[in-house]
Amino acid sequence: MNIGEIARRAGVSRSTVSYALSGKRPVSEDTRRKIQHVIDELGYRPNASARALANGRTNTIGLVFPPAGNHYTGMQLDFIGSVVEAAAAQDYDVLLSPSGVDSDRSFQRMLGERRVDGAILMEIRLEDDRVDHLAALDFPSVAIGRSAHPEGTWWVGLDHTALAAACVHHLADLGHRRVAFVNRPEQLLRTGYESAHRGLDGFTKAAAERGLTVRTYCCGDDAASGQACLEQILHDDPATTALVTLNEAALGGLYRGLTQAGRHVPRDFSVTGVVAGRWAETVTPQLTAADVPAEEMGRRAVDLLVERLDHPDAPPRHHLLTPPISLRASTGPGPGPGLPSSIESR
Amino acid sequence: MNIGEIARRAGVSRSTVSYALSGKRPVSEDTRRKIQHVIDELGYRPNASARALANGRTNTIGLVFPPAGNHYTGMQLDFIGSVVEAAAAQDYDVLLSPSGVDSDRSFQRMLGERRVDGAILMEIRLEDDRVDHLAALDFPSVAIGRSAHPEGTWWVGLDHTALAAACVHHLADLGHRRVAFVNRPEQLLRTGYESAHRGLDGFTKAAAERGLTVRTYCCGDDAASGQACLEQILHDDPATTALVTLNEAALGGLYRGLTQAGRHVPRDFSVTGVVAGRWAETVTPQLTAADVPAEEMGRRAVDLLVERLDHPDAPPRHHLLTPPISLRASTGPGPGPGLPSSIESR
DNA sequence: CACTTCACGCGAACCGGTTCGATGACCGGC
DNA sequence: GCCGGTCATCGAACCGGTTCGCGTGAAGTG
Repeated sequence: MNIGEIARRAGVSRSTVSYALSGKRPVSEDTRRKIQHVIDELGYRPNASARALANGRTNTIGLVFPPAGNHYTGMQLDFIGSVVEAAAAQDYDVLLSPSGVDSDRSFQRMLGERRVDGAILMEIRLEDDRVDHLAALDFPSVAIGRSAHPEGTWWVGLDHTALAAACVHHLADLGHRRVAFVNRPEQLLRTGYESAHRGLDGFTKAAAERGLTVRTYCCGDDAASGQACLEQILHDDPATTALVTLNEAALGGLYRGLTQAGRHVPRDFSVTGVVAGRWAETVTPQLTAADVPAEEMGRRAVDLLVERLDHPDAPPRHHLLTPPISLRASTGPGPGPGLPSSIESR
Repeated sequence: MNIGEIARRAGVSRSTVSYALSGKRPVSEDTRRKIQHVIDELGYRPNASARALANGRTNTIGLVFPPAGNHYTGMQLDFIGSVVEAAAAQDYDVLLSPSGVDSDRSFQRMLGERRVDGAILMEIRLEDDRVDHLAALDFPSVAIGRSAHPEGTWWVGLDHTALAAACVHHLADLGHRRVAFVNRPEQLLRTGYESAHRGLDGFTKAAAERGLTVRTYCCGDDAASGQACLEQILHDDPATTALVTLNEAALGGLYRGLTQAGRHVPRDFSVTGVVAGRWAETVTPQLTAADVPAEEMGRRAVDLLVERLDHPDAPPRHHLLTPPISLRASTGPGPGPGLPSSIESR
């Protein structure tokens, strides 16, 4: 059931069948019908490997994301889902590679063995050897996230700095003066994860600007860690009245910790941060937060990649998104109106 | 940078390079070193398409899961993650196909074009044309889930009937008499999703056995639907004191609904069901539930598939799992001790 | 020293497509 | 009636590996 078989049964040559299928050269209506008939009858589909070998394109894109280690977050799920769907819409398949660094076996397989035409990278670090490696190879790729030096590369990212700052301003406007920041796990911060770094940065700067008293924490990606983290926060400074988090997996645990400490959200304590919308709506009270538009980001990444594949010489493009804060129910007035930072900060 | 280039530089023939790499025929230590040296120097990796074409194996497995539609559940995420990792451990890549039925373009691409050596199917329906199709083709595949007639096929599944029944017995033992069942969305039930059907079945039978008064509901896969569903439950029968759910995405909404109705969990109302452990621990109070061992299931599915690929004539195997109920904090005593069903049920 | 044995390496064919140059049939124009 | 030009089709080469059968030189044997 290969192209030769089809050609034989249709009484034509292999090349004619190929042209009939691809339309790259004219084929008479008559023979086209004959060929199509045989194909339908036998349910023939051209072999992907042979085709890829011949024309150098696999019609597959690679999706590179770090190994679960322990957990994936809901946001990662949303990215994966949206990338797969957007790719399918453009007739691309998606090959998954659980690689954190460019020396991973899986990463090498995907690229070195030319299994994919291009790649989408997730969980970008500020200094990311995968990004550098691909750039050096001039291998078509798009990052979901933005490294320290994104110039000249393709990416779609979130303005974590601005987002975290927006959360701070929101809380400061409500009169909160002592605010905690709950980051992703320390190991991620240490290895330079973009969102963890830029988020922390934006938080710190904005807090300084508003003269807030802050403490920052790293927290494991699970409910138990979130609960423990919250206990630590209240232990370190019982006067804390609000927190900003990037860690959606810990959110349930943070809430539980607050409940157990007898703090009512939002009456006694405000919670906000940057998380995927559907997770923000799962908790009670629903989280006032900057909703990560994971679906849009995945789709845009695929679109950029396909554009880059179709136009190898196109200049680099990117999208930097800054979704607004969705007001829900987890933030409320703080102890008092904000004071000029010059007074409060000394 | 192909095998011919390596051969030229090492001063040997292409076949010798191939044998040196595969070890399928002896190569002298001397030439092997020469070849390896050239390969290391050039960073050569054999082209996957060419290799697949020549020996008929892609070293890729397909993971078939239904399109997101609106949402993926956390459980699906866990499956995907564990499958990818288990596959990577066995040096297989994973190709994602968002296909619900065998006529999907993506499904056809994967199989018809021979992009994968075998497939893992998720979200099985009782009558599943994908399963039937693959069985008819004798295409190596493993289902995560069990269709109505699983004899002679390979699968790893959860005993949803027993699990739902266990939840009922747990509640009945606590003295609950009026219990609601919150299923996955109606559309899934209608199209014959295994878990929705078998779960409903197990619930209904066990409830009848224990003489409970029950109502069953379908509920969308999101928090808002969960909240609405709970309101409906209390509206239909305010005396309801417990519920069993298969719908982890709705869980947060169910809890919220209870809170807003002034019912305290577990004092006034008990909640249990079948969900992934990490989600059960996210909500407050933590959910007493049968934890879906998604990680184990994904791993086992890959192991089965690889076994089947390595031994094409091996007899069908399967794993039916029945994880125990993890006692957490969401269930408590009902209105009174259970009465003999003969009395209660009339 | 001639004869087998063996280890090693080579060349050619093959996997199933795509693509290029060539060929032949048919057409209209002069 | 011959010529130039289309149009449809064919054959062969190629993509980059794998694999089979065979040849060759060195080592072992009587």
